[in-house]
Amino acid sequence: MRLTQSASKTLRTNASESEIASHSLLTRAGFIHQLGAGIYSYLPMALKSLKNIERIIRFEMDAVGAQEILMPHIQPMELWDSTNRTTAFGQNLFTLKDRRSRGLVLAPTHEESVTMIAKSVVQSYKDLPFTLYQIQTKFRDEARPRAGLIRVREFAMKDAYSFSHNEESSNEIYDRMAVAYKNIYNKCEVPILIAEADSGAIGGKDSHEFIYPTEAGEDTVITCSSCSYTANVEKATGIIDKLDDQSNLQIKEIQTPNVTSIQELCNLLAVSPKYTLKTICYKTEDDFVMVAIRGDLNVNEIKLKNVLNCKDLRIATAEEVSQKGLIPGSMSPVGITDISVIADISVMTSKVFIAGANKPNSHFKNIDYARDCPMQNIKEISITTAEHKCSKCENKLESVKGIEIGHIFKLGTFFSETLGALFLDETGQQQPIIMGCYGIGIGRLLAAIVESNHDDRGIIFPKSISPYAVNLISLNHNDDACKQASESIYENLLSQGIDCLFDDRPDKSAGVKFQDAELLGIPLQVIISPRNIKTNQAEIKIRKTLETHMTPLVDTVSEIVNQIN
RNA sequence: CGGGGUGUAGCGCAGGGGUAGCGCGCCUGUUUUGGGAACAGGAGGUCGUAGGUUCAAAUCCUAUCACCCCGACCA
Repeated sequence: MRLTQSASKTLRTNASESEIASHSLLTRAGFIHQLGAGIYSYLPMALKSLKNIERIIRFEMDAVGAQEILMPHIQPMELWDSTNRTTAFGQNLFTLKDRRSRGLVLAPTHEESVTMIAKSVVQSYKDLPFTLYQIQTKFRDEARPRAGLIRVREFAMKDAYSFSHNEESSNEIYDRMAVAYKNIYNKCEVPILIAEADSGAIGGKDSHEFIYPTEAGEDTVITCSSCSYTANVEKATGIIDKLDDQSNLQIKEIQTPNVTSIQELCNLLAVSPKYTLKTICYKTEDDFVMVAIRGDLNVNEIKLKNVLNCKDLRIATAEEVSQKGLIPGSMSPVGITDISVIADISVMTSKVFIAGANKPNSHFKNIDYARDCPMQNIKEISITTAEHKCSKCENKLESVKGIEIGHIFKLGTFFSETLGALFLDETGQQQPIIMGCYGIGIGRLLAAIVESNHDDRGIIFPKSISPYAVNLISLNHNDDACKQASESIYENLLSQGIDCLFDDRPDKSAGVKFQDAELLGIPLQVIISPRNIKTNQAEIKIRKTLETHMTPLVDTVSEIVNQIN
């Protein structure tokens, strides 16, 4: 492609709206164009890179025996009602109506439609297993799109779905997919953490997220400094050390006027929050629960939801708390017998906690949870932090931020049961198909690639992703010799089947051309200049290292061909 | 949905009741040509939108829309 014929244009300055590297570089380099919040056009360069990503993904999917299909964007709302996911997705679901007022959904994902395919194709265990995948646009009306391609409302995703007749088969496919995913990220030169993830409301057992670690990320991962344990903070577990003072002291009531928070309590008594118990009340769809946790920790509501096995969970209002005869600000499980109480394991780390006395303006000292609290329902429900230690090897945990660029999931039989995708097993029994699903956000992956492969001059594309194999630069296209030599190399490269971006702009100075080439990040540059023409030489530059070397003009094409292959 | 911010030329920004500005980019010409060239000339705007106040509104008031950031949310 000649730059003189290209629609691409680079920007000299950052767009004011870009906060993270991938957003500003992709914008400046002319890869993407924003139409609305979380809605982007992919310009020619971006599309070429995206196609490269897709090529890598298709290769790995095909290698594990998955077959490509394509399912519709637009789907009947009835289908989504039947799995109750109209409600589950809530406002994130884009909906529309057809001319007869029938409800339609812009699909945010494709479990329902792919299950309907399986239903129509599978009768017997002999028809299983198989895996289908597609690369298709998804629509999600995100509450807050952000950070360029990181969180958008319309995005391409590779989603694969496996169908098995037993657990072994399902697990085997899951493991093979995990390997395929690792291969994909390796080829894209994006480092990843593989984190255990919460399986969420829709059944299923194992789930793993592929997280690209970066400060710009919106997910938090807890990872062990010494063993391989890595998990999303939503799911991560940890153990917590006992505090030093384990003496057995008598309960004492102390006056704490106007104290209603842990912070105020600690200020008044000059103690660390570690030595306090925090008590929070929650409402579920049909229950009222008191939750106790050490004052320096916070409740992980996902863990709590799993423990309570409930759908809705929210913090109770002060009014609801008072109705139960409790005093907001001075609550504790001490002496409570008529309300469900769940405590985090951290309440066992001391025997001298300070906790609410269930009376206004007063607290207890020296609370030993095991001794003083009648309801001994103790679970691990805190948000795991770097304060915790690894539950596997007891070493230090670290907290890392990152972007989720892939997610694999053992779905189980929720969709097959709900939609009636059944088969007859070896004994003639009807069984629901066991499903798995496996997703990668394509645009988000491109953003992650740029995040992990750039310097202050611009993008540094991995060979496998670069929109072009080589960037040929005619430093002065008004110089006849330079023009002639570069044109001849360009034609030559094309005839060798090499995809080349040719900076043949006659009106740009050398500096502009160098800067643009570095911004675009094509891994290999060939620079033809009047200066080097005199000695019949071309210059080859590696974008990543900015190293250059000379090569005779006549050998340039063959050297490029060598370097690329 | 709560909090904060921004809308003025393609991009980045200034201006703050009385002729619409700057830098970069863009067009023409001349000179230049290895790290974002110089000179000369030029094009480009209903100041987000709608109402209102005023002799006069980009500027003041009201409403509204859009976008960005933080949070909430996010199988």
